[in-house]
Amino acid sequence: MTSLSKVVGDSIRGKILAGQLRPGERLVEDRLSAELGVSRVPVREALLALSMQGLVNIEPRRGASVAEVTPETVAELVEVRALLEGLNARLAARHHEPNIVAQLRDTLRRGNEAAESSPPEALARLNSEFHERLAVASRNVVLSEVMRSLRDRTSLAFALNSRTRAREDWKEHAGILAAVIDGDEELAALLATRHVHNAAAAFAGANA
Amino acid sequence: MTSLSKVVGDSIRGKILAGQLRPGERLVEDRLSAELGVSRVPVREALLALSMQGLVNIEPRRGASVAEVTPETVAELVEVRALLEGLNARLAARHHEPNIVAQLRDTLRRGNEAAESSPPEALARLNSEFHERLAVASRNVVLSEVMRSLRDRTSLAFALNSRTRAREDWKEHAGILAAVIDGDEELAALLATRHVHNAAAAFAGANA
DNA sequence: GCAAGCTTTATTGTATACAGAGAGGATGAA
DNA sequence: TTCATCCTCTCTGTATACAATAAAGCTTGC
Repeated sequence: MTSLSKVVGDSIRGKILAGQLRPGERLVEDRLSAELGVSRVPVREALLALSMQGLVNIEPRRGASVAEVTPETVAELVEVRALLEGLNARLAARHHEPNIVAQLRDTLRRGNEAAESSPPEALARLNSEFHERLAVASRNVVLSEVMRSLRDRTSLAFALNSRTRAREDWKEHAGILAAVIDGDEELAALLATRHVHNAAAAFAGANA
Repeated sequence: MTSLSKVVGDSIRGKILAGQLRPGERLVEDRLSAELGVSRVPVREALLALSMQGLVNIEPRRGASVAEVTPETVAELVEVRALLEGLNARLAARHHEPNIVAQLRDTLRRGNEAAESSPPEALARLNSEFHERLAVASRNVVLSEVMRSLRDRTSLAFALNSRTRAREDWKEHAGILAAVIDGDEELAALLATRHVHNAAAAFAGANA
């Protein structure tokens, strides 16, 4: 992907994930290119890339809109993500490289602090950072890429969490990391899988 | 994705998967657009989409080339695919819808015949059809899409199989389908996972 | 007052045009 | 010959222009 297209894509993705662009909202190429000060070409390429990731829907001759994630799709995403996060944690536990573990510890510490006081956006960013670093720890690039895409799509559906859920999140993160450090593959996998299900259940409960 | 871009993309994907375009081969936009009788725009969009699927690499200012799948990437792909095919077969066994099962039986029958006499391309097509229909049987669209992408990438690495392996393939397909029909989730998952590993091992063995 | 058909307008899909970066080759010196 | 430098030329990245479609609004007939 080229420079401008990448910048534009990141910008749009950011706005979508931040809730600044709502699901269902139309993404008109002219408007976006005017806002960003580029021509329509990079915008089109960015939208196409986002549609391949499932963040944007493109209907022929009707254009792009922010993807609407139905409850069925959420269930599907969660099922696949839970399995893959399990594998990922298992692999991370298998390797448990010291410097990656150190980075995870750092993220964990900041996450725990942020869970008490920081605004939801900062929490979301730290959450993303933890999962991203855990993905690196598995040393499986294919897995990491698939998971990142699925993570973006779920966070599109889940919006921002409550503070009580944030505390739970980081408790569970701590458990996963402890298992990874111990090299306990089974436990790491179990906790990571359960973590995904728990987050989904908490969201479903909060919106019941 | 738009009409022409889709056509162009399917055309290029077909040539890549058929081995007509070799890994590492450069994909020059001008040349492709001239060959296909379209402008560079649909070609660019098609290449971008293919790069998002991992079939094509795009380097900034250097353009696109058919992805080269390293042995490490193959191992990563196989690990993820094996797990997901397992989940998929498990879900298929859970539902075992009669008309999808009937379709799978049909594909299986034709696959068994083809394994004896048909050319490799026809075998590859039937193999793809079996896995595609099995994916439908899981009723998880997210899972199906991820798996299709991974399947394309592995077949890019594995090229075409020998006839003896083809017979094995279809024996294993039969086993998976039988477990699906029985509603035996555990067995279906086990066999599907093993099927992916077996195919990979057979290829690695043949190229040792 | 309402519906059907036409017209206009907004927006996508495709083509063409142009600028700039990188690769490869030619030229010259050691 | 071999290496460095410059030039050229190919190709990408971005912009602009044009064509075509679908939606919205308006007009007209009943």
